[in-house]
Order: sequence, then C-alpha cells, then structure tokens
Amino acid sequence: MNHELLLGWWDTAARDLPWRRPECTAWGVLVSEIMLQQTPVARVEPIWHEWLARWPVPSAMAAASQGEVLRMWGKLGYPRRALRLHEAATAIARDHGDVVPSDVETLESLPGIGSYTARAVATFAYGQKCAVVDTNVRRVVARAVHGAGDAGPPSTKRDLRDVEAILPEAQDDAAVFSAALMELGALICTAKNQKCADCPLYTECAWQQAGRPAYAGPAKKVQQFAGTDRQVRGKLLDVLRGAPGPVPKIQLDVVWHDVTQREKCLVSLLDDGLLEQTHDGLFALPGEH
DNA sequence: CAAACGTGGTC
DNA sequence: TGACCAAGTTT
Repeated sequence: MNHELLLGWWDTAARDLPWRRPECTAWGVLVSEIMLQQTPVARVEPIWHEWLARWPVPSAMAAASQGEVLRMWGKLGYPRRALRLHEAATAIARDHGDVVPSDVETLESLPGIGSYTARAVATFAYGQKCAVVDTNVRRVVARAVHGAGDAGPPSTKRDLRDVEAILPEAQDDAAVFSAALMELGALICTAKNQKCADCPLYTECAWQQAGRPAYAGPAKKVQQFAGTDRQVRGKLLDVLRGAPGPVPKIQLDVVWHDVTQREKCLVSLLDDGLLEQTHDGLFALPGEH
C-alpha cells in the first residue's frame, strides 16, 4: 500500500466535516461515531450540531432525561443508539471524570460502543495507531488489496489483520490514513458507481489490475422494511416524538392496522425502555411524566 | 453466526 | 418502482 498517494489525496479531497476539525472534542467525535452508525453524513450533520451545542460535555447529557434525548435524536433511526449513548455519557461522567476514555478496551465496555466505534474514537479523537474497520474500509481493502469486486461477509479477526497489515508505521500517519481509507470508500470506492478514474490508488489497485471482476461471494441479504416490526415501532415512537407529552393508547392504535403486531411492538418498545406507561395508563417517552 | 434494529435517498 | 445502500451493535 502506497500511503503517500492516499494521504496526498486526503489533503485535497477530504470533506470538511465538523467532527474532523481540530477544535472538536473527543466527546464530539464519540457522538458523531454513534450517529453515523448506519446513518448517512447528510442526515447526521445538523443533528450533531444541535447535540454538541446543547450537551457540550458528557455530564450535560447525563443530566438530561431519556425522553429529551430521544426527541433530540429525531428521525436518525435506530433510537436505541440514543438511549445507549445517554447511558455511556452517564458512565463517562460518573466513572471517568467526564473524560471520554482513550483506550479501546475501556471504550468497548461502554454501552453502544463496539469494536468499530472504540477504535474510531481512539484513533480520531486521540491519534492512537490502531486499525479501524468499517464497511468502507472493508470494501476498499477487498478491492485494492485482494482484487475482489466487493468485501465478503465480515470476519472480525481477518478484517482486523488485513487492515493492521497496511497501517503506516508512523503513529502520526496512522489516524489520517484510517480516515482517508474511510473517506475513499465513501467518496470514490463506493459500493456502486465507483469513480475509479479519480482514485489515488488507481495504478496500484489489485481490482483494477485484475480487470475489475464482478463480486463473486455470497449474495448479501437485503433488509426488508415495509411491514416489519421495525416499521411499526418507528410509527409508534413517531407519535410520541410528535406529541408534547403522554398520549392515550387510542392515538397509538391508529398507526397500524394489525392489532397483534401493533401490541407486540408496543410491548417491545416498553421492554427496550423507549416507551413508558404512566399511572393513568397513558404512554410517554421515558422520563416524561 | 444470523437476525433484529429506523429512516430516507438514489438509480 | 422497488431493490439497494448508509462510519454498527447486540443478542
């Protein structure tokens, strides 16, 4: 891997995202990483600004109610992420002096922080040298290194070893390298309509040299959405986000025709702590009654 | 390891 | 128009 090509490209092509700015705190980086899990940059950016303005440090967010956090999360999707981030903020404020931990192991012990996010925070917030593996990186490595059309099914240990093998020696370069690899996957080496003509790795890309063969691995599963519990849960929660306070059950009943599925989803939301029932039998966002 | 978990944009 | 995609984590 020619690091210079990639780092040079980063200098001219990287997007100016707020969580990449030097004044951004580790907390800002952590918030961005959680929001960006399965959610596009364009939808994250405005919400991220609102969050950092309102909760500039973990303890500030820890002091907010869960319901308030869920409202601020809006329609970013997968709202359990918001609840887990609130838990993580609470733990950071209580157990870590309001400072986001810098080591991967401690980060991974926090709710909602898995292997990717822990490494991303250690790398982008603290400049540590460690491999960061996300879907973009897996795709770039699959093509540029292995000459495959796309990454196969994830294999945590193998993926990690692959990326560690191409990480620059110098710690100063490692963080930028990881960011650049991700950025390349996001802007150039995309899943479809990849822009190979603009790729800094064009001349050394194994996929290019192999004649860009089609992906040969097992078909990826497509996530259904219409008619799933996910859709119903989303509709139920949306009622509460749109209401100023607790609502009677009838307001939830109208969002979905299938009683059985609706009730099941209502229970699951209560189980997940995304919803609560008041003493009067009304439904509310957690902590808002 | 597969499946569950939101939402909206794109081609 | 509907399938596919978007900086994953948890169970």
